[in-house]
Amino acid sequence: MIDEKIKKFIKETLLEMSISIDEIELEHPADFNYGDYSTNLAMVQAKKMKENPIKFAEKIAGELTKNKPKEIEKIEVAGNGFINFYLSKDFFADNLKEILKKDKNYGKNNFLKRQKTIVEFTDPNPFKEFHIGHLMSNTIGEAIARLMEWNGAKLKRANYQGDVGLHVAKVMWAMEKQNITSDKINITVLSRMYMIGTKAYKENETAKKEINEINKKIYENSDDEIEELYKKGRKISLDYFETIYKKLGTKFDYYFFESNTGKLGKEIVNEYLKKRIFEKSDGAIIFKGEKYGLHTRVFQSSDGLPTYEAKELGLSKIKYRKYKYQKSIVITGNEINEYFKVLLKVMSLIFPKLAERTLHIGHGMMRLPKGKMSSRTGDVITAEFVLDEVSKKIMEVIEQRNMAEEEKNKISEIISIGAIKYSILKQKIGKDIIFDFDKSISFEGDSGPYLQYTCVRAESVIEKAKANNKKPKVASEEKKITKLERMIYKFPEMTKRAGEEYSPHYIVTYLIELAAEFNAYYATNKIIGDDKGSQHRLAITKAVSIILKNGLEILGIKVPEKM
RNA sequence: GUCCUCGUAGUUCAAUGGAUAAAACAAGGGACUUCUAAUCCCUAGAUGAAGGUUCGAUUCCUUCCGAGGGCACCA
Repeated sequence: MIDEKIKKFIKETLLEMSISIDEIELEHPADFNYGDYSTNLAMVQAKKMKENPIKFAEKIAGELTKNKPKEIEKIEVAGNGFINFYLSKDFFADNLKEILKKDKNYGKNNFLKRQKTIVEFTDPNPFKEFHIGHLMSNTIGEAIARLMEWNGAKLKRANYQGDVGLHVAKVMWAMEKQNITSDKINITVLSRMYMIGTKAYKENETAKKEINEINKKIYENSDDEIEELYKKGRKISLDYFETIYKKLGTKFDYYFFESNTGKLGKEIVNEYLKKRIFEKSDGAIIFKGEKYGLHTRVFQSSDGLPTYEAKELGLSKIKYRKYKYQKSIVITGNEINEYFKVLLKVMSLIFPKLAERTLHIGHGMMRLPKGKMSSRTGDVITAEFVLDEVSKKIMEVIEQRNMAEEEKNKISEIISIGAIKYSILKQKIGKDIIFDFDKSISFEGDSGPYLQYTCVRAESVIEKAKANNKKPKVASEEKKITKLERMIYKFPEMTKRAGEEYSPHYIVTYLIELAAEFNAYYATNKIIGDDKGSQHRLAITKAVSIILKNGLEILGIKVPEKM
C-alpha cells in the first residue's frame, strides 16, 4: 500500500541524514489543501534535537524532494512544521486501474495471514426470545468476522447457546402447570411460558422451589416427561433462530451449548479447587478476584451446579478442541465486561495460552427512548418485530414503484436489514444505541439505504453507458485530480485499520463520506458524454461502486439490483 | 460505598495527541422536460466544569458534576 511505501521512503531518507526514528506517523490531513498524507515527525524530532521545527522540517522536506518516488507529486512544509505529501497523477491513474482490476477483491489485506480465528457472537438462549440485543450481537459479530476475513484470517463463526439453566426450568415449569403438551409447542407459546414462569419464580415461593427442582433435573436428564417437552421446545427454538440467521446472512460453523460446557466446566473448577485457584465459601466454589483488583465470582453454586463462569471455562476448552485457534474473539453485551475480566484472570491462571489468545468485545445496549415504543410481546423487543416495523416503513416508500409484488418484498427486506445493520454499525461498538424508529432507522442522509441507493445509482449509470457501448477506461492525460479520486485509494487502509482495532464503524464513516462525495460529483458532472473524459469518469464511477459494494459486503449489508 | 464505561450542535453521532471539531436529522433558503431527487447546493448551530502535562488536548492525568453497568450462587 502507498502509505507503507511513503513511510519506508521517509525512513530511508532520514537514515541517510543520520536520523533514526522508530515509528513514523503518517496521517491524512483533514483538509485536502494540505495534501494527501502528512507527517508530524519534524515537530517530534525537532524538540529532541533542539532545533527549530519549521527549519528542521524544511531540511527534511528538501532531502525528501531530492529523490521522491514517482507516486509523489510534491512535498511541502506547512503550519508549525507538518511535512505534507501530494500524490501524483500517475499514482491516481495506476490506483484506479488497480481497483478496476481487483474488483471484488479490492480492499483485501493480509496482515492476519491465515491466522486461525474464531468469533463467537449472537448467543441467544433457546426457549427465550431472539431480541434486539441478539440482533446487535449478530450484526456486530458478523461484521467483525468479515473484517477479519478481509484481512486474511482463517475464520470460524461460533454461536454459544444457553439450552440449560434457570430460564429453561421456568419454561418447563409453566408448561407443566398449563398442561402444554409437546404437540402444542411453538415459538409464541414458549415466550408466553417464559413470562409465566418468570413471574411465578419471583412471586411464589413454592413455584420457586419447584422450578429449582426442575432445573436440576434438566441438568441430569433425569425425568422422561420433562425430557420430551424439553427436546421439542429446544428444537422449535433453534429452528426459529435459523430462519433469522438466514435473513441476516450469517452462517455458523460451530454451535456450542451450555448443556455441554457445564459438565466440563464443573470438572475444571473442581480440579483447580484442589490446586487452590478456587476456594469454598458457604458451600459454593468461588474465585476471589480482589487480590487482582477485581471482584469475587461464584463458579459453582452451593447446590452443585456450574454457573455461567464455570461453563465459560469449559467452553474455552471445547472451542480449542474444535479449532486450534490463534485468536478467539467473544462478542457479548457490555453488561458482562466486568466479569469477563474476572474470567480472563482465572483463565490466565489455569489456561494461560488460551487466555492470551482470547479477546472479549462488549457492545453497547439497544435502548429505547423513554415511553416511545411498545412491543406486542411485552417488555422485550424482538428482532422480528423490529424487522417487520422497518419493512413496513420501507414499503411505504416503494409502494408506488412499478415492480412486481415479489420484487418489492425482496427489495424491502434487503433495504430494511441494511437500514437496521447500518444503524447498529455506524457508531463505536461499546456505546449504547438509542433506538428510535423515526430517527435511528433513517432512509436518507447518514443511513444504510443512502449507501445502497448510491451504489445502485452508480451501477445504473454504468449499465446505461454499456448499452451505448461506452466502457470505463482510465485516462492518463493531463487533467485535474478530483476529490473523489483522492478518497478512493484509501479503502484498503480503512479495512486494515478497522480490522486492527475491531472497529467496523471506520468502514461506515468512510463509505458514507465517499458516497456523499460521489453524489456531489454526480450532481455536478455528467458522467456519460461524448467528450474525451467520459470514459475516465465512468472508471471513477465504477471504482466507487466497487468500493461501496465491498465495504457493504464487510458490513454484511446487501445491495439490491434497483431501488 | 467501590470498580468499569461514557458526557461533543436542539437530537442521533464522527474525529490514529495535530492544522478551520466531520456528518446526518430537525430549522430556514434554493435545485428535477437532461445518466435513479431514498439526491444535490447554501445558511445558522457543539467539546459537562475546573486545574495539569504538551510546541499542540475532544483525545493523556487529577478533582468535581451527570448518565449507564458490575460488585456471591441469573446469564
